[in-house]
Amino acid sequence: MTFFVEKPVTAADKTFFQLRKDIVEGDIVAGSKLSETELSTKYSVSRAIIREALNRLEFCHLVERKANVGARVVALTSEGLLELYQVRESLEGMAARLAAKNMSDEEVNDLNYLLNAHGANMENGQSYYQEAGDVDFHYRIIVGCKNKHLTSMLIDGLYHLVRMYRVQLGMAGPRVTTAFDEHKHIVQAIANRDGELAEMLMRRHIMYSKHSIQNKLKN
Amino acid sequence: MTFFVEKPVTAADKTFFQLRKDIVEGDIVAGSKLSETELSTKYSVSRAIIREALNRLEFCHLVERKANVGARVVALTSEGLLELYQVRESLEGMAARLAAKNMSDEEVNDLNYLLNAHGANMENGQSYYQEAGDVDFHYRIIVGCKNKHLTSMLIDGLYHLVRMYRVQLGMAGPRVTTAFDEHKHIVQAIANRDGELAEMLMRRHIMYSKHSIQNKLKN
DNA sequence: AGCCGCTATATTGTCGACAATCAACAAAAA
DNA sequence: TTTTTGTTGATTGTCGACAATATAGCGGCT
Repeated sequence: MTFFVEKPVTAADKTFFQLRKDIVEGDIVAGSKLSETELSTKYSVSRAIIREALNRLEFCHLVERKANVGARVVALTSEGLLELYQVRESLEGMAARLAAKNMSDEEVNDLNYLLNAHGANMENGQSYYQEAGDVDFHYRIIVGCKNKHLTSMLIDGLYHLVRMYRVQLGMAGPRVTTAFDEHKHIVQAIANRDGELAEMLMRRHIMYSKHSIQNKLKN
Repeated sequence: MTFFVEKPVTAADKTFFQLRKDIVEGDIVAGSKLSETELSTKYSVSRAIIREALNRLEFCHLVERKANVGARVVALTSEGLLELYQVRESLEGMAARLAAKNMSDEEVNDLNYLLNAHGANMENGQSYYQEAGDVDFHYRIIVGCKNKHLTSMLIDGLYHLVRMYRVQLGMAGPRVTTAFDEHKHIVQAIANRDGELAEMLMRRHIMYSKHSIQNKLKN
């Protein structure tokens, strides 16, 4: 497990990473059927490996399987997005609360440093750093919570689905400066070891971006 | 997916269910190594099926795997229990909030009826119904939230690990009457469609039982 | 014409054998 | 004695073939 950080060691790992990438980035279109034999020729591995990869992808909620029928890439719907953000709000909120309790002083300092770097980049108009910066910010807090289940669910499980929505529905958008301020307040709460506040701020932060995305979907 | 409700259709399903049962109930001791060949002879299926089952068990956090080394049943530790309940607090809290919004009036009525039945059983001194009753109570709220990710994570993922701790560390205990009152208040909040309150009460409810278990672990 | 059941085909599920990798032990050098 | 290195044995990873199952198309019946 911990698919995200560790390197692919086995062939199934590599195929899983490749497949996940291709799905998230839309190279394999959402909602399409995934034939095992087809994939095995395409990626030059045996069907057993493809099956292993499909299994893992299912637990990332990136594909759905049905016995004796096959696998499909998950469909991107507004309801699905809503449900996804509801879970994020809950889990990342708790992650922020725990991070306030469990992050080392050094980790908090690093987080502060990261935030300032983003601020400097923004003033130079390099707002395209925001996407990676946002990801990095959330990632550090998740890791900082020191809860295996939480990190596994968020990083191995939900994170890539979030990215899939972002990439394929094009959520680069504005909300850059406001999100930055929200990040700042969250870090401050964590630095003050105020878990309750950190959780509340993180939940509101995710709620806001949910609203932002929902507004875009209406267009 | 949705391992819990659907019936086992394939041989891998059956083996997975059997293995999960044997692990949760301690028939296979916690922390022990799981040899694929050994299991394949024990359960009279091919190694491929065992591997499939082990894959699923890994995503339930019931076993841990390492490439080229093998799988082990998870060890039951007090830290693990704490982390588990932290996630439960977060996810079931959100489930209660969403259930207050999304449950049908009929589902709420059923929940009320269930609760009254438990109360009647308790007055007759049949407190041993509490275990199943508690499970049932939480289960209905989880299903009532109508969020696929949430239900999948809780029911397919965490639920069985919770049960493993309960069974093997013997958490039958008291806390029956107080838990009943807490259940009552939660249902009331849901009936009033007060999601915020329902979430708060559910989180406190789970926090309390966490404390109760932690106290038992100290003895 | 519309519906039902059957066959044919393609896809998934399962298996046993082979290849790759690791852990343990033994042997040799420092 | 301690550390390092090579070998051995066992376990996991990978593969191709076979069996079981579902979908699609066709033909017959009402």
